[in-house]
Amino acid sequence: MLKNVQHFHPKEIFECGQCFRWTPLNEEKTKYLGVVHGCVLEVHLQGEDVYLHGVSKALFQAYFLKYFDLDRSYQQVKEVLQRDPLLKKSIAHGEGIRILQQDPFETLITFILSSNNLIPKIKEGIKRISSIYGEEMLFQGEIFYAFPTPEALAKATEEELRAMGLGYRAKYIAKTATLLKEARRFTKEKKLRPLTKEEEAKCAYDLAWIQELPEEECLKALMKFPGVGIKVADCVMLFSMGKTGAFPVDVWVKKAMVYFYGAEPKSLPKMRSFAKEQFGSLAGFAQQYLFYYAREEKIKLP
DNA sequence: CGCCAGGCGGCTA
DNA sequence: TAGCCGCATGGC
Repeated sequence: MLKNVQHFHPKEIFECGQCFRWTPLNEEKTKYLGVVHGCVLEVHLQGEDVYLHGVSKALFQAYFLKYFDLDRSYQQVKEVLQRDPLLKKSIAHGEGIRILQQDPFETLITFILSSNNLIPKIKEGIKRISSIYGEEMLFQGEIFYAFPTPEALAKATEEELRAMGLGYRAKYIAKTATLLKEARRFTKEKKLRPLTKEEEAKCAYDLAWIQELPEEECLKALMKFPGVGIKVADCVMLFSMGKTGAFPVDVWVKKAMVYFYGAEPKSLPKMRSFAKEQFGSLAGFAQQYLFYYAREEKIKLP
């Protein structure tokens, strides 16, 4: 149990577009079930307290503390962002939003799948991928499937993935999983023997290495994966690599930027650079508040 | 039927 | 570098 937790609402955390493996268990959406990090767990908000089921204290300390971003002062984040009067409404609407620190590989594959796709279909695709290539888990008598490792997913052919309804993204996912499998392999072997130039080049796809790069280089490195453009790279950086200055611009954020800031509707790159200038290292939080407001309120542009 | 969805890759000027 | 088009799929 986490006592007296502020800035934490399951509905807002899990419905603000950053994750796809949490499902509501009650009508009020205070209780969710999630598949994360090879675990199945429940999160339940009761009054001021948050209850986690299915996770030991040790695992909570070792992984979920960071996953739920519990070391961060959201009070402070909001105080700074609220200096922009145009953001106040969105922040008030999503008081309980937090940015999860998810697994980079899962986030990368998930957001490749997200391009020009629908949220229910993304969820279904991830579930299918996991049920074929992921490890089986038992939770309260029910079977769940963890998201696969790069090695497991690299076994999938483009045709197999296409047959799962992933569309033209199947090729990107198969290729990306293979790139990551090789990157991990050669990164390990590097400690044992000198690598050839070709092998060395493959290490540049290792996500653990990419994650440590400064934001601009990190973005460029991610965009080398097939099916990854600026939007997907921004999502991976923000939702799994702790790059809080990232500002993914999708259709909903675009609507919010036009609606609140009078942005030019067609220029996505300009919205992105404006927001990064305006919000700095807190741009990612601003993005989440704006996304959630726009989608919940179904903002329509004239 | 046409339109669209948390875009991207490829081509053109 | 900006602007356009095709792309798999399925719901409306």
